[in-house]
Amino acid sequence: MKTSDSKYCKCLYFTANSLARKIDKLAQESWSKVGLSPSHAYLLMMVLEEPGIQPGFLADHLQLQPSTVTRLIEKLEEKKLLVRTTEGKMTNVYPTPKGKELLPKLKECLNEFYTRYSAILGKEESTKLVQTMGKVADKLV
Amino acid sequence: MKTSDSKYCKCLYFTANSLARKIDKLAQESWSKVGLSPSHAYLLMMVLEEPGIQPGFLADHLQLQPSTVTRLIEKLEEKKLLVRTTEGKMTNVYPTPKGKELLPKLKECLNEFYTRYSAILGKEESTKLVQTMGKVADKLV
DNA sequence: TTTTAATATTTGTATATACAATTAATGGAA
DNA sequence: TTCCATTAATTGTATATACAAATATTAAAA
Repeated sequence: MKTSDSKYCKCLYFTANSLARKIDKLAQESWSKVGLSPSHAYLLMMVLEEPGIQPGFLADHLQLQPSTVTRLIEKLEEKKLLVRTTEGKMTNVYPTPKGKELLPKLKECLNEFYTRYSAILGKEESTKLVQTMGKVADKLV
Repeated sequence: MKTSDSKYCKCLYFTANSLARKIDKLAQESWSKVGLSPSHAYLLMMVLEEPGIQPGFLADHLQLQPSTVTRLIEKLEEKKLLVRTTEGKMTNVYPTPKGKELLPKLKECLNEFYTRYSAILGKEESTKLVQTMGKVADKLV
């Protein structure tokens, strides 16, 4: 059934969640090649871009709770894709060699994801949508 | 941090999820009075509107997996807000008296939610947003 | 009529996420 | 210098959600 045929198609809660789940599914498919969920993949990409980055910074930029970030890191550590070092109250997160090797594939996934959704939605349309949603999210802090 | 200040503010996955989580939070607050999560509340409202409704229908309209709907119903059954009767392979879901009593409060919550988000986003703006997101979700089936 | 395919729902299991409490460390005030 | 408040991160626990498999029933085909 289409989202707009639902009883609750006019409700913001409903529509936003429905959309997010569909996008999530598309993203999951795009990143399945590297065996990571989109969130794990984005976190790993941030660490690859800024080795030594701190969990709090990751939480800010991924807009996730610190505890969630800890859990994501744990999993990526289990997979030997990154490591944590703790000095004082600070923690630094670094990619492992195995994690670094993954970078090209991660970029491919990101590209595929972008290609897929812009093929469906149109490039301009999707850029616009992202902007709109971003603005709205900002207001809702 | 604002969503649009994030490293990933231009990514559809990121923005859609960030937005959905913020809306979800607002919705949770709005429905906390009745002690239900938004999903549970919407399901209950559908049952109140169409007593005897079937899980498959609920899944379609809430755009959730059948298994998820089963779990939501289970919880509402525990809370004595609705009951299931099974005939053959079909299941019918009915509100209990306690569930029916809740209707006015549920409507209040829905109203509060609407009032709150349209106060922040503007009535027209939010209506437009819902439409846009609905259309996009339709394309992403 | 018997067998097979399709359908509706539920279970088992896994996951991402959050909140609240906890731990540990730092920096400022007494 | 010692104590307290703030900060960074983690842990315990709970939740909504999904997927895949199982169950049970109905409809269709042989």
